[in-house]
Amino acid sequence: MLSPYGLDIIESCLTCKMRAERLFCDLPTAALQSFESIKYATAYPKGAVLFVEGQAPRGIFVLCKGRVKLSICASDGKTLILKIAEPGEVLGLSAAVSGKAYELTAETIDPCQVNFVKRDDFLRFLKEHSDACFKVAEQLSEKYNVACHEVRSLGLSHSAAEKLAKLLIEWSSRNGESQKQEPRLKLALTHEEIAQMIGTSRETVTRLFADLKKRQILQTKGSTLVIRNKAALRSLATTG
Amino acid sequence: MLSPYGLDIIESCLTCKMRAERLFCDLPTAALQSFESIKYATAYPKGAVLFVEGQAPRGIFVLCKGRVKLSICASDGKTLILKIAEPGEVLGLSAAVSGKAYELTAETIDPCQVNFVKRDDFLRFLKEHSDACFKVAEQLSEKYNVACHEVRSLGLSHSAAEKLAKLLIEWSSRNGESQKQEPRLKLALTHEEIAQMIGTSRETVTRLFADLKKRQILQTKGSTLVIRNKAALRSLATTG
DNA sequence: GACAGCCTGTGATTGGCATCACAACTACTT
DNA sequence: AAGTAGTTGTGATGCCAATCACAGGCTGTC
Repeated sequence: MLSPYGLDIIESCLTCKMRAERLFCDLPTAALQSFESIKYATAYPKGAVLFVEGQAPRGIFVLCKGRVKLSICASDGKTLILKIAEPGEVLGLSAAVSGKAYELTAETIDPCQVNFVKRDDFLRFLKEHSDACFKVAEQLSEKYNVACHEVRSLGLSHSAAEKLAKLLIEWSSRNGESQKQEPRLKLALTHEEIAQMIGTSRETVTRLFADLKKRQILQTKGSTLVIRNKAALRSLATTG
Repeated sequence: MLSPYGLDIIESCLTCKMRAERLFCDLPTAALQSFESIKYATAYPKGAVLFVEGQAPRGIFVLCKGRVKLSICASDGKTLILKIAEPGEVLGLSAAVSGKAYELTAETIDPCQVNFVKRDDFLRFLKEHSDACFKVAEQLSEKYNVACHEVRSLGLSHSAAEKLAKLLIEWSSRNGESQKQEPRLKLALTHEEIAQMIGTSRETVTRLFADLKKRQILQTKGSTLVIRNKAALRSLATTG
């Protein structure tokens, strides 16, 4: 089955092949069947907004395919990206559980497939399936952890250089991480977006990259980035 | 019963009078009894450290009396206070659920009474009592919410003045909030600690206070703080 | 009352980075 | 091939706030 955006739709969680490797999805069959009956499988194009910070929680979104940008933004338009969510993550979870407004905005940056569940249905589901409830607690812990890291990065790292170095190291350890000498990673974000991830300005990011290249720490080949001197990068990440 | 630190110890959760008004504690009798059998009621003096960021999770701490400072700190000693926890809050929760290290440090700033539960016991307890598990999810959502606010404050508010104004408004709406014209609040923290809450330096906080006084927005009477012009403060909190 | 140890107030100096302002470089459209 | 929109590179300028340094308060203790 093909969605309007050219994605293969995963028809059912029961037959989903990725299930085992995903935090939330690996539930007992009974729970999965119950989940199946309340979920709405949906497809979104790139750039769709799942929910906006401040809105009352409508429900949760289980991300099956594609990436979603999670951000908060100020009244003057300045934006901060908290993280890029990957498949398996449940979005809007804490708002659905607590009943408070969504605390951030979720926008797709790829074509995405998503399972939506209405809040009431979801809460009922949780009451009936304690395994799922525990999974939810685990997911929330994970989210909390990420938020704490962000707080640390924003509050305790002084220089923008330090934050950028930290980000690059995190990316390189996540992506690939082949043991060869020179880790490389695809730069899937613009300087503007990177700036929003570390809470600085676009120009500063550009200048920092220029500086890192001049110092032979980094090198670019088109949109792939090669880390030539990981040790130096690492020391930037801790010293500032 | 008197603890070594002059606190009345609450003997049992079953007879605890504050139970109803506390997020986690208001559980069905069966769950409470089970909880009762695995908890250790403990008293701490002011300044005790419950856990340190980076430690492997030993268990959870339900705060019954007193306040606890939750902070993260950098290698150079710079510290950021995330929040001051009040009775009813469960500390170390997300680490216990996820199994990852504590992401912050918890230190008492009053004499405190705490119910400690070992991680294994707690996880078993959660599996058996789905009501409790749901409460845990609620608590985690709350924590996540607070962390998100902190991220917003650190990442999007630029001037230190804005952050301080936000903090003061939050305090005044929490404490008292009597409808009389001039809300007042006890300054229970030093300038240094306030600085650590908004991610700035001690001197800056002092200067900001001096400025707010000069502009007739604030006034101090000993250690109580009177907000003379809440509108002005509010506009500082949004404009910067 | 004198001393020590905290907290608070305030000046002087400095640097990092936001901001403004363009120029150059891609990439897609028609 | 030219035109438009989004991205990147770089200089000039100015300001906020960190940092250093030191001078008072305030509290408790001996």
